[in-house]
Amino acid sequence: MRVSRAQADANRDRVIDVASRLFRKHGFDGIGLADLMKGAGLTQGGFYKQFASKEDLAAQACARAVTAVQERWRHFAARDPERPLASLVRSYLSVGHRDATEEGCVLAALGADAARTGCPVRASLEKGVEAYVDFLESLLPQDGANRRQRAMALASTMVGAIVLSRAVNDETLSETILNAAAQDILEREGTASKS
Amino acid sequence: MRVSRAQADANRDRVIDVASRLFRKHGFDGIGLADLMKGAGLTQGGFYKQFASKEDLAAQACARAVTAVQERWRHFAARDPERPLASLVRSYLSVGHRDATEEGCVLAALGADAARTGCPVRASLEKGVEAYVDFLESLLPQDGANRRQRAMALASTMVGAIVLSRAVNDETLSETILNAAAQDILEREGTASKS
DNA sequence: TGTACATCAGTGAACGCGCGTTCACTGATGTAC
DNA sequence: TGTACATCAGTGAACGCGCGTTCACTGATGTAC
Repeated sequence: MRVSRAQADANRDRVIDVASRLFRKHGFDGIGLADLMKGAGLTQGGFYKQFASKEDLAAQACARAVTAVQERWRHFAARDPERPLASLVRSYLSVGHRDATEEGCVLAALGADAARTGCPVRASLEKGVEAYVDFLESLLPQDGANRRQRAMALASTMVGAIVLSRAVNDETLSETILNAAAQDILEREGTASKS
Repeated sequence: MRVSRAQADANRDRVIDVASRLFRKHGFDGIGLADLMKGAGLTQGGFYKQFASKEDLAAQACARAVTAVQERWRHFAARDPERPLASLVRSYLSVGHRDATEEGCVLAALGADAARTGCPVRASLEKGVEAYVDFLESLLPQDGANRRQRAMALASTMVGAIVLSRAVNDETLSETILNAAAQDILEREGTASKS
């Protein structure tokens, strides 16, 4: 049962979307092709008509997650146009983001996994790192030559805080980590508000 | 062929050591019981005489990695007794540590994996987070009530920088991230040296 | 201390299962005339 | 525009493989007398 070219493209697109969410949730090794295809309403057999391998899908899913997450950052930052960095930091370092691995930052969810995977996956995440650092840099007050250095440190802090907050059982500790990182950033950038 | 109680304990210990290294290198799902046991010079069949399940071993391996890595921090910090924090930061955020996932920080290597695993694993890592934050706090100059907040932000930055540096292909970018995080920390703590 | 026996750490093979991948087949789509 | 046929996205079943786990067996160790 052949399907129209447009339909096939749409199906492929849906598989990538589903994969970008399920890989973030379960890790590359934590979800199988059968479930990924089923999540897109298809059967396992057609997979290799659209992708060269599971790793090929992983790389495309990461690229997709990067662009999807970029929109999210802009949305986070746009909530408070007066202080976009503070807005982004508070949204990123929130319990909501911590618990929404599926739609959340792909660097925090799959960064460690990517270290153990092939080059194409890392190439996708590399673009994500650059995009995230670029975006953070654009939100930083123009106060010196080392804005980019500061943006990279900021990205590290935010990704690390989410990773740590997800790695512990204690809810209080988890939230303390998120708040500590957020306060530390905001106090330093001079945009902190009492909370 | 029964083995002496001391020998059995030593064997169990060796399995945990091997697992703490191989889990960090390959992730929980990336290495099987057969290889873990083989790495300790044993066969797969005896596994369940010593451990309740693979996850049980994972939790014990994480706990082991935490204590092993603690010693490493102290060693890093002790390299320059005058400025232990600077010493730790430079060693932690080094290419050597980035490339030695097997013996490196378990939080950076398995933090994201732990989010997808059972409670016992996270309980082990939780102790690691607390120990790391405690240690960082003890190295911070006594300059305020929010030393712990600062220590948590520091831990986040360091873990995040290692995760990001491992997630990209570009060697220059990878080192730039590590150096940016290190410089950012050291400049702020007022212990930076020209490099 | 020496002997008889129960214990149990470790072996090696097997279990069922789900994995990534392959393949013969289907039938609507796209193409050539 | 209408017809005939080649294409190929998707199906469903199968492939070999390695996984976590189980088990009958072994034989040196530990224990009881």
